[in-house]
Amino acid sequence: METFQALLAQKLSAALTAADLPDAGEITQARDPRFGDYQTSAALVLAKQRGEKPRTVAQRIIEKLEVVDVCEPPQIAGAGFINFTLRRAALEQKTTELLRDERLGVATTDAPKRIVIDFGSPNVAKPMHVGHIRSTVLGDSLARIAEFMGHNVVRDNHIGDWGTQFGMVIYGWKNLLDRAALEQDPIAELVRIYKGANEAATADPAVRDACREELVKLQAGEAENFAIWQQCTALSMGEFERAYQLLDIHYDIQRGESFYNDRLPAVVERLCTSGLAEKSEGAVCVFFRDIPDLADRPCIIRKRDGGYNYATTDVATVDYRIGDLQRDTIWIVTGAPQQLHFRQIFEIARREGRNADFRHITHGSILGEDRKLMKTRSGDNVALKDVLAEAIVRARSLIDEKNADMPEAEKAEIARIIGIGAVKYADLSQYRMTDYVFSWDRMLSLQGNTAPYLQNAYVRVQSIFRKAGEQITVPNELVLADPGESVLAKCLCQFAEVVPTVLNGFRPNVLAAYLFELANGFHAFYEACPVLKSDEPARSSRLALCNLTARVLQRGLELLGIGVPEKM
RNA sequence: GCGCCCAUAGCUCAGCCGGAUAGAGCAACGGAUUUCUAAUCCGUCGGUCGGAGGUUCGAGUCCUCCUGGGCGCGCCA
Repeated sequence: METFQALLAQKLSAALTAADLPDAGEITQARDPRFGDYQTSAALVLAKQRGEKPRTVAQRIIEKLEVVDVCEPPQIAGAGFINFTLRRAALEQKTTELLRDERLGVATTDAPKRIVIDFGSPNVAKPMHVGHIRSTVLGDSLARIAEFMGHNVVRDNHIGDWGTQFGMVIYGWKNLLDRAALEQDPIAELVRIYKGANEAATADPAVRDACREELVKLQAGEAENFAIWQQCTALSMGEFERAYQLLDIHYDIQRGESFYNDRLPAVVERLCTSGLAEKSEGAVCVFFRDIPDLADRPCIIRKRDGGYNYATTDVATVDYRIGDLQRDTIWIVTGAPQQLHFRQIFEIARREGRNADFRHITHGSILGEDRKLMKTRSGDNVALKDVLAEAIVRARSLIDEKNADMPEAEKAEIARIIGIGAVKYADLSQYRMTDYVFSWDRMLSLQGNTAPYLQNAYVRVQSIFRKAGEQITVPNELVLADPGESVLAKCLCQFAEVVPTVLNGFRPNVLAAYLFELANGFHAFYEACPVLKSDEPARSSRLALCNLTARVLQRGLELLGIGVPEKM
């Protein structure tokens, strides 16, 4: 099935050829109803290229446009725009097709990629905090969308399970550990001993040396320290898993940093042999002297003390993803501060002749009401599990307020769907680079661009179907007589145009904005067009529109990783 | 010092390749409801798009400079 946009683009292209003009311009959705449904500025572009008058060029194009089966005669407007207004019959037909299409009109890509998406990446022995929401939720959504588009996707959790912090953790484990506390809340106890060791090391050089010694032993594979490390990792993974379950996040593989340990020496050796890396001040570095703004920013791949760092690991990770996983596309979803690092890593890969498509997908931060990085009053990171728990509690109290007689188990499940959905949507509905202010009241509001608002639109549809009973038949053809119907139908047809564009700039917020608009359109339709009380053929058509609306909302929210309740 | 990101309505934010008179939501104000769940809808008010130049038919969008914020820059990740 083709979208109107694609259809008109083909027809425009054909018209340009027929008019002996080069292919130019695109079809876009009209941004204002006065300009019809679709528009193109092709004539403006061509007029500029050829030094002709835009409206004259537009006239030449229009004469060759064969769109009578899709839209009303195209209009020239403004400086030389060509506007298209869909014919009702075409809209009715397309909407009917949509009704029978599992994919709601969304085409699969004709250039499937083998993608690995690296997102989330929590650290062992540290609690997950609000800061992990962005990468986790964004990466998950991009994975869902890429998969839906027909790409082959591997979701990889690049866990921070190796590094210098383990010197302190192990020192703390041996000297400060409270077993009872560890049983009670493992991560809290790990954090406590880490902090304790850190403070001690800062105050006492002997402790600092001891921590370093523990690290060296761990890295050398010494049995006791290795066992401690394994326990820490296992405890942390348990905690991560609980969060992922709540969030409905799934990984295909979880290759932590430690996975790459035994590959690191070979990486350095290879880079030295090929001449890409060289010794400098005792360390082994890769220089980028031919790139002006990287000229004085070498990438260290082996420290002076012979140890490896995260740059080494990341080079090995690229090797693994391209070599072992056979990926041609690598998406890394992390915060913006790591841009320089990944630029260097990708540049090294290019210099080694790797021709995968590397993307560092960055994002901004979550801020508190004070517009600074979100922290607790004591200045600590806000624990993710606390945020999720509070989201559910707050959603629950809304349900209690609005729907008190609902059974207990149902309330609990709906509270989870709404609470978690609200947190995710607050994140995804914003452009990923924007730092946004975390606000419970705003994200759980039933008004405005929020998950509950969208979920509520879905619930209203379901309510109609429950009331209607089971005698619902899918009509063979729709009748869209009321403006409320056609506006909604047009919006439904645009789902297939919007979804593919999300991956352009990795912007789930574009999908969120679309779903909001759809919910708006539905609510307007709902007000203006009675469904069950209307006569045929309107009744069937309206039921069909309701069905499509629910399916698009459900699918769209699912692509954002958000669920829908049947009641709320 | 160098580099990256950000600055749009009172508040929170959209605005992908430059396209028509810059859009939402919240807040404020005014309407609609004995409902297919008003957890909603309709309307009004509100902007020198941080500043100054430039590129062109056209700039919130691209270029240069400036201001103000965030972040990063050799042995943490």
